[in-house]
Amino acid sequence: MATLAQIGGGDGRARRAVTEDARRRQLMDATIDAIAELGFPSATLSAIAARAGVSTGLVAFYFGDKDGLLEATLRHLAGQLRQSVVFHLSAAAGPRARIQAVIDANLGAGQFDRRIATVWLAFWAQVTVRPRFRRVQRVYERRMLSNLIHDFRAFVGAPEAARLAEATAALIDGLWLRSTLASDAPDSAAARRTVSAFVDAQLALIDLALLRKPLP
Amino acid sequence: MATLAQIGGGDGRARRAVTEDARRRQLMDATIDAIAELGFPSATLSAIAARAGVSTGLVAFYFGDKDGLLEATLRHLAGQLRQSVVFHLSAAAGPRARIQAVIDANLGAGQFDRRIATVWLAFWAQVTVRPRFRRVQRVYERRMLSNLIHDFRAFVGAPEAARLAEATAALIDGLWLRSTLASDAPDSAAARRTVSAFVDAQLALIDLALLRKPLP
DNA sequence: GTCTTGACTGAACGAGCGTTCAAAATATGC
DNA sequence: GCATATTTTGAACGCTCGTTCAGTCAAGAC
Repeated sequence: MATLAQIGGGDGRARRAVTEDARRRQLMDATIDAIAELGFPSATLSAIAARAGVSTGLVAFYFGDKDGLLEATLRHLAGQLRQSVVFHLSAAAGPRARIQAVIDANLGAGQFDRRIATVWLAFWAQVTVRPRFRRVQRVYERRMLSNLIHDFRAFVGAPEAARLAEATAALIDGLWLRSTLASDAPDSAAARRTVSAFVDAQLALIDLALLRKPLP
Repeated sequence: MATLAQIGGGDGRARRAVTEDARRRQLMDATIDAIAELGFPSATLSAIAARAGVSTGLVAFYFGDKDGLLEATLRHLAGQLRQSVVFHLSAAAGPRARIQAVIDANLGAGQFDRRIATVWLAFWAQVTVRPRFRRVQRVYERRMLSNLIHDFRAFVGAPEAARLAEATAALIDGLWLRSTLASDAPDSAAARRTVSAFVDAQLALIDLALLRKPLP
């Protein structure tokens, strides 16, 4: 099984390749829709298949089983976030700008989309119980942290950088969580401003402490 | 098995009352165990009943149906948290101490217990999709915020107090979320220290700004 | 055209879900 | 110790789940 059909060089085919990726995307999109609308427990294969306009059997063809589809969907979401981080980082000059890039990527419009955010949360809730999901989560958690630690090191020593990075990461995740759960439309830009102000305030205090130390 | 009836007072009835509460608690505890161990979707009535050592039919007798049991369990958890907040606040003198009380209650050992934390997260994930849960969540969200806003008002003006309160609340929730999802044992005391340091830093900056304003 | 091959369907299947309720067990009143 | 009231059981029910797979369909190959 698995297929993945010839990106055919040489002779004939290449018949699909494009179509296969498209189908997989289509099924993962339908999964996201179903989870967002119905919640994780009610996102059944028939609900997903109906949203994708295909039969339930097709899931087995492309993903093996339901679990395979779920994991692929989670990895798809994680991949999109990762790309966003990379993109923002590539345009950042200097450590403060790199910190901002992490903030902007993780609190960007993409992550505040109701559909997407709901699904992330549904997956998070499964992490404790599903080793397959846990692995993805661990990568997410560590990447944000190590990015932040690295850039805070430009301003302070290692232990303080770690503490600042943890607080910043927590602030990002907390704002995201509260926005996602809130009833009123979440404000991506306001969230970014909040974290940005927090970082600036901390850096200002550090400057101050450095200037002060020689004095009384 | 079970029973342990009548602490019966004077005349007839009151035969249970105690026992009834005990049974309800027992079933809600079993629900928490089942969700923590198996995850929300797999926490079936038979899994719950088995953990409580009773038959599945009993749930209907005490809670009407599964949904009733779930909502009661969520409200039970919310009630415990509320009690903890009230307790910490009752011993707090002054606004800074009251802010600390909110921090300590929401990041206390009780909220870091793996069993409890996992279940909170499972419920949060259902909030988007279940109006019954949403109501409980809204109360939680607003109470923490209004407590914090009220106490920050002792230090700054209303708009700044709102901003500080939102950041503090997000930091609390974010630290809780990341600790709950992290693989290594979460550290309740360290989380409280982080938020406490954040609040102190913000208040220090405010003092500084007030002192500075007259100058250049 | 016919043949071949891969994509896709949809019904059948067994398992397990939540709910229901008649019957059983237990506790209380007299 | 019998009659009554309350609590608890557990099997039956209808339903829906995810998986499976024989079969249909359409698109190149020849």
